[in-house]
Amino acid sequence: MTAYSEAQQVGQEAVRAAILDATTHLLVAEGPGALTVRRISGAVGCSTKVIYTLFGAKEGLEEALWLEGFARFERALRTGRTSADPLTRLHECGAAYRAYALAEPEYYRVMFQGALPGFVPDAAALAAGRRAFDILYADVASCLEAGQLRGDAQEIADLLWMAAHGATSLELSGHFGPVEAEQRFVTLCASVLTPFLPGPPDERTPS
Amino acid sequence: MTAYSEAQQVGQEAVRAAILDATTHLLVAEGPGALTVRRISGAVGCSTKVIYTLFGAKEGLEEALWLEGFARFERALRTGRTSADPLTRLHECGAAYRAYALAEPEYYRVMFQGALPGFVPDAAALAAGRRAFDILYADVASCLEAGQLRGDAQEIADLLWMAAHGATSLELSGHFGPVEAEQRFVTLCASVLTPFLPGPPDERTPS
DNA sequence: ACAAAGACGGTAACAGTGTTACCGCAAAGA
DNA sequence: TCTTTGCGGTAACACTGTTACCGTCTTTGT
Repeated sequence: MTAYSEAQQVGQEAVRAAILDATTHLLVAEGPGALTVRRISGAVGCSTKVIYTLFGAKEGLEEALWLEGFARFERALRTGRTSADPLTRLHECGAAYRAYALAEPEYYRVMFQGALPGFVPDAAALAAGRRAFDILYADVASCLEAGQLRGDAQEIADLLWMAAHGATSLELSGHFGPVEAEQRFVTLCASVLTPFLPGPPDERTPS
Repeated sequence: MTAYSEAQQVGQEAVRAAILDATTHLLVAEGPGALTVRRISGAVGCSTKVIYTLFGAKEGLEEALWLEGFARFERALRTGRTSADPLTRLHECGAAYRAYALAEPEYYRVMFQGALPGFVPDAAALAAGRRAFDILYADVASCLEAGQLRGDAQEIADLLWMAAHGATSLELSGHFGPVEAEQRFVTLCASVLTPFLPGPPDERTPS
């Protein structure tokens, strides 16, 4: 590995990042329809060939964009929770979920609504994406340890994800206005958690 | 209106139906990516021009397909509920929702996940589509009248839709296996309804 | 009854898409 | 120094949605 070759390699990684950045700008500015190889290569100032040497094909670029979305999503989730109390932390996590979807709706559509036509993530990408939900799972587990919830952490996390995704997805599709959507969102998340709250109510054992 | 012109008109409607049928077959057999004007016109045996005279443009055909999906969805919902008891009827409605999505996943993606690239339903189409949820709303209203639920019918129906869509959408995206998904689905729907059940529990007033 | 007019449909073209064969060129190895 | 290797730009391929052109057919005006 000569000095030149590794310099070239970091150069390639810089170009890769620039392409991903240009793709992001195009995505949020004009939507997935603007993501053509020619427009992206034009925006970054290179030929179309570069995209194929760096990403293999458009699908490779789409996968990179997909993973980039999950990275942003994970950052948003992680920084969106500030409280020390596990249960409020979990609620903050839900709020951060919706907040991210509203902040970067195009990315949300890419990740969860198949906005990139023809792109289906392979098993590895799917697993990498789902890793963002480790945060949610950990927050649920914290509530269980603290005794603020009772039940199976995986089940609770799954149900919260389903609820949050359903509410958010329909809101992004234009079926609900902002205030209505937010109210429904918190109601839904609360309803999901209620059966798992400990306390006086008779011993319901969900699932 | 001469005899010929109306004969021609019914003929055009027949061709329109044939095109929609061929489009449906292509959709369920090969997915939205196979829906090209040339393939559709080839499958029905006419020129591409016919599609443009009958549907205006590809968007018109996509809108027709979108509405066709909602018509099928509405039929599935209507025939999926058989019980006379309002609450079990409502649960059957939820089960029919998921059953339809699993039976015709491509249509579900077209309707709720924007599987047709670039197609966004206009206000009229959106309203026509949402009309399928009148069934859900009516079932909720029946439960309210029968005293089996308490609350706002619109809110309850919205929450059920969000929950069902979230669970179904993630299942179709491959994030959950069949048995897991079904169990989560019924748990989620039950959780949504629990706060609105009447009875001894202290007067929680959701929302 | 016969010509003028209008509508439908097939052919072939246009611009735009993802992708790649070809070629030039710069660097690495012998 | 000469060969080889690999990257990148150009131009082409097959495909997409869409439409101008033209022939054919029915309706209409006189």
